[in-house]
Amino acid sequence: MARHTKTDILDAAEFLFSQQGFTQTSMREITTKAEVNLASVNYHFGSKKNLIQAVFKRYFDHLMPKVEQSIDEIVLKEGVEGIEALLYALIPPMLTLNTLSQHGTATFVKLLGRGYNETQGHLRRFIMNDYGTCIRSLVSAIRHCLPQLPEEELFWRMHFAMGSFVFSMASSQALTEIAESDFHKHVDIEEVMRHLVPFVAQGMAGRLSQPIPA
Amino acid sequence: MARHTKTDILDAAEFLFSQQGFTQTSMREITTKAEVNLASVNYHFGSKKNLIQAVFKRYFDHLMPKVEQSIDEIVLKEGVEGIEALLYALIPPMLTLNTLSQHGTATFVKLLGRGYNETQGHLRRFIMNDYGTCIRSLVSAIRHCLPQLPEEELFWRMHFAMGSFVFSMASSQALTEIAESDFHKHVDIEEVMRHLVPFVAQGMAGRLSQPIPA
DNA sequence: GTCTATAGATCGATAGAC
DNA sequence: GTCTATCGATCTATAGAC
Repeated sequence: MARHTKTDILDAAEFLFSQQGFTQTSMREITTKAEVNLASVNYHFGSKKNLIQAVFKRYFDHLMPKVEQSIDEIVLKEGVEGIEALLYALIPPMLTLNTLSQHGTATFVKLLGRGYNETQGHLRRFIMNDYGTCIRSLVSAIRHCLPQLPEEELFWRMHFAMGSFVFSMASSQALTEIAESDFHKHVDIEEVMRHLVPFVAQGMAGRLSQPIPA
Repeated sequence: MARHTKTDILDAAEFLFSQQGFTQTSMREITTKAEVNLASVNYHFGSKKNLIQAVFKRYFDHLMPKVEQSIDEIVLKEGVEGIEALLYALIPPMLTLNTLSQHGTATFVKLLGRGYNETQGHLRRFIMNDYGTCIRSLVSAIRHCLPQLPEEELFWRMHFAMGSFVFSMASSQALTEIAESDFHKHVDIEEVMRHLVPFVAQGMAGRLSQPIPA
């Protein structure tokens, strides 16, 4: 049954990739977990590289329209509150990724972090080529909230924000384990995002950097 | 000449590891770049895993005492300004890593990002085991600046801050290239850190997260 | 300490039968 | 579309001569 084989491979691959990284996950490991034959990966996807792209594509194709819709619907306000509201509006689209897999949202963010580190800029180009419209909508929405922020500062702060997110997810297994044992409560991806939003909003809307003090 | 061989291997390894990651860098690549024999890595370091540790150790052994000294010397103040001053005080220690290699500071931060992603928690344990005292000093300094911040919130925000830093460096090649072509000015690691400090300080000192708005 | 040569394992990819 | 069998490349690590 080809239909199941293909998605079974995708499911197994995204899990293993998010846990171990792309290089450290072999085709044999993927096909064993998916309970399909080794050769079927190359039959359905052509190569390991194409499989990695297909894993990302499944998530982005689901996520990006919903992000675009959320940006269109929100009433943008200036300042920290505006940024914070915008970021909060991105949480529901992110959470719909949980319909793709059991922990789809967390898996996706981990994959993002892996991708930025391991694919040598391929991921960045892939995103900008195939989903550039949505990214640009998001950037201009942020710019609308922070009209006084110089373009260069906006550039850096967006990447700092991105880093906060993907890093905390990439090491989220360890982090949530520590958090749960230290604070004795369950931690899920939605809670991480709620912690993250005020941090990022304050950071992005903060006053400009001063010359370094002596 | 064993002395040169060993450091030549470390120099070549740290560069290639920071650029490509650990898994994607082979011993052959390292020994070729270092212009030493393939077998010399195992003679001097025992294994690839030990080589990776040795690369990190050289940086941490240099950095940690200077960080500890900076924390001891600074007069801690409460609030955003206190956090910002503390973070600025960490920049000079970080910049002394440039004496270890040509772009030592940037290399180190990239290695950190790689390590957190690729070593499956080994790096975290290595840091806490060998340099736990310094890390705990830093944490309590931050806590002193933000006494009103709940322990759990502090936990999350420190990891968000860490993520901003290592992520922006991990993709720093691409970022600085974009930044230089878009803003027509040279970008160095010190400038990235100066952009980062206000972002992180504001994010860490910001007010607590509110229940998600409807 | 440095070298050559190679063991031993694992990888991605594919040919070809069914 | 699925399977077995295998190729050819690559890797880390090591044995042993010098």
